[in-house]
Amino acid sequence: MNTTPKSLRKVILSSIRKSLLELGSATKVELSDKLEVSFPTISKFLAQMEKDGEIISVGLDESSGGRRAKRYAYNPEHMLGLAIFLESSETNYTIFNCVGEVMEQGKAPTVLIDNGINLLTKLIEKIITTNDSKIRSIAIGVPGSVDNGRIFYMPGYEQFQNFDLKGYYENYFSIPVVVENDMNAAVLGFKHSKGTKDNQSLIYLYFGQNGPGAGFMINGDVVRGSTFFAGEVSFVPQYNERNFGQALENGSRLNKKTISEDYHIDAISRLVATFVAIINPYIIIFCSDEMDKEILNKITIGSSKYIPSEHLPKLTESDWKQDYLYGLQRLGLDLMINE
Amino acid sequence: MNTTPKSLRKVILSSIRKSLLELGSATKVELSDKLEVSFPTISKFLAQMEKDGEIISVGLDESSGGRRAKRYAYNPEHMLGLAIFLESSETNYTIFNCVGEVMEQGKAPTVLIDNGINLLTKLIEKIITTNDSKIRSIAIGVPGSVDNGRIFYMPGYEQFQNFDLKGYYENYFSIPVVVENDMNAAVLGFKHSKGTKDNQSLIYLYFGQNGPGAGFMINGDVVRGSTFFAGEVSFVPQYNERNFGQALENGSRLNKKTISEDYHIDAISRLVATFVAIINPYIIIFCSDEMDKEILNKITIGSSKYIPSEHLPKLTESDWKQDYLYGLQRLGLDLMINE
DNA sequence: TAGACTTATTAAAGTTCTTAAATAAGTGTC
DNA sequence: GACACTTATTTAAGAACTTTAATAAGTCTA
Repeated sequence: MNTTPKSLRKVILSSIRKSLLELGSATKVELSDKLEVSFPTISKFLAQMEKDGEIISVGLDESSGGRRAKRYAYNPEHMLGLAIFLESSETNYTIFNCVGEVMEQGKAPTVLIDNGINLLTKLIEKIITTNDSKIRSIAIGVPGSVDNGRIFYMPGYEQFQNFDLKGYYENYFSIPVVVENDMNAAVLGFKHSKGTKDNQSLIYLYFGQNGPGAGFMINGDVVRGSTFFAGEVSFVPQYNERNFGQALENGSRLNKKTISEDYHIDAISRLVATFVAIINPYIIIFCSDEMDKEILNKITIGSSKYIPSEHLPKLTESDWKQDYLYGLQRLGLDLMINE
Repeated sequence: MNTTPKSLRKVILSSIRKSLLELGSATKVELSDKLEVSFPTISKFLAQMEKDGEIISVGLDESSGGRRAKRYAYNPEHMLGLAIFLESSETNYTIFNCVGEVMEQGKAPTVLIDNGINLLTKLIEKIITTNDSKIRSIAIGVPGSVDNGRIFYMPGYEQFQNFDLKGYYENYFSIPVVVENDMNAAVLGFKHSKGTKDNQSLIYLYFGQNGPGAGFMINGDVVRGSTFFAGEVSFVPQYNERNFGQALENGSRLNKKTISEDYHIDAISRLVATFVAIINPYIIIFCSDEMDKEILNKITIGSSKYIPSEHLPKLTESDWKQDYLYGLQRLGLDLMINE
């Protein structure tokens, strides 16, 4: 039960914003057709938005045989978003506008320490005031499990355990806040930046210093799991005596750029095959600093020993940090659009 | 973009039907509060529905201090649904009403043969005419992959390959039709009959004569896979030299009720562990004719060798045919409610 | 360059929902 | 059993969107 008549105004406003940002610019007729909202209504909304400075007129279209239509575009500077990701070594943040352009980028000492929340609060406060309070959303990425803005489980940082970061900051700053796990943000970011279609399933796979993990997006939704354990792929049994995590290590600790041995390839190929037999995803993404084209090829060959190759997903590599950041921006953008 | 102002009437009507069926009965105030639609509007809709015979008044509530409220209930006989499932040995069908009561049950020879579609058409025609044309939805279950009503892949029955069953019958009978894969229908049926919460992930696992398979429901959606290969779990690599399908067979063909050997248990436990490490589902359902309590216990113990037991899902058994049928009814019901 | 033709925008009238006020139908008390 | 008090329902007025008609602003052609 999501649609109530009362929320119509909001729905229309959101969808106008969304379309305008998606299309870059649009005429009233285009919006009316696309959104299935009558011309006069679109006209009324756009008039108000132009008055508020939220959209700007960008001239007239070429005539298609009759009167030329006015074209409108979103004013990207009208609202800004703040994306922060917390890591054990440092805290990164960016300020971005509605079209995804990064306006400002910065670093700060890590806040994943005792009393770190106050540090984080101070940081955000400073950022907001130095930006004329134009910040209209905050997206925070954390290396842990998140349930609706509450940090559920963040191994190593028990002081954040069970803390409702979203609720705390929404109350404190009166700005919409979203908190998301790093992998989930990355998978979301990849989906949007690479123009994957809705409802296609994605898997983001990393090996990492602290063991492997994966983020899933199935039918367009992030998969968290009933106990927030989804993606802990090191536990997947793969050989008579070894699971995926153990197979990767195989005695020696895995360093960066050392996915090269055949037993690594086979373990990963088996995991890929497992993903296909269960989820049959459209694409699997590896972190580009852990992967190269050649190994990707070997994995493709290796996987097809286990499953019919016509069902193999695309295998690709991508810049994890960038996807992560973009995912956070995306989440913040959604908040702004629906505000 | 799903909510258009034009569709308001439909949305309200659907949600009234849904609430009335869910609650059993309701007063106007209750509906107005629940649906966040104003009292006069609810009143107007109910008046029309009562006039149409779609709902009936079931008396007055006890007074809570003031005027007594009229209570309304859905007239279950107002619309009937037809659920058919096609199997290689026979064709089963049931006619059910809006509260899920089965009005009629029947069998017919299989239609999974050459020219079977005409047979099926005749069968449906006969059922519809002997029911005063009160049938308002048709749900068809098939043992194959389905994409939006089109049969995509049904091994062994190539004459149905790539046939748009939904489109064909919607055009022919002018009644909404839904076509769904057997596993997916079963998982849906289980979800609703057992009152699982929305957004909890479910896995239905069977071993079958033709090899094992699974149906997934993640975040409330059925998972089909990008090449409709999702659920083909026999391909999951599990041991140095064997995948799940091979491990189950282990030389001899698996008969019914013979999941008893330790190597069966271990293979299934590994598969369960794999599910947990990837999807972390809320529950895994086995077919009751292939499973019993004792084996279930053994699997629980076996799985916890591979993953922390606090993340183990509920393991349960259920009557597959019944869930399948109920899932089809559910799909048909949804069509009727939204019609 | 006037008139025929297109297309965009505005204005007016019609629907449908909401809110607020009025009425109906009860319960309970002195 | 009249009066105060509750709660359900109906009625009337107001708001927001849609449809249709009218007008404005172009293009194109003879």
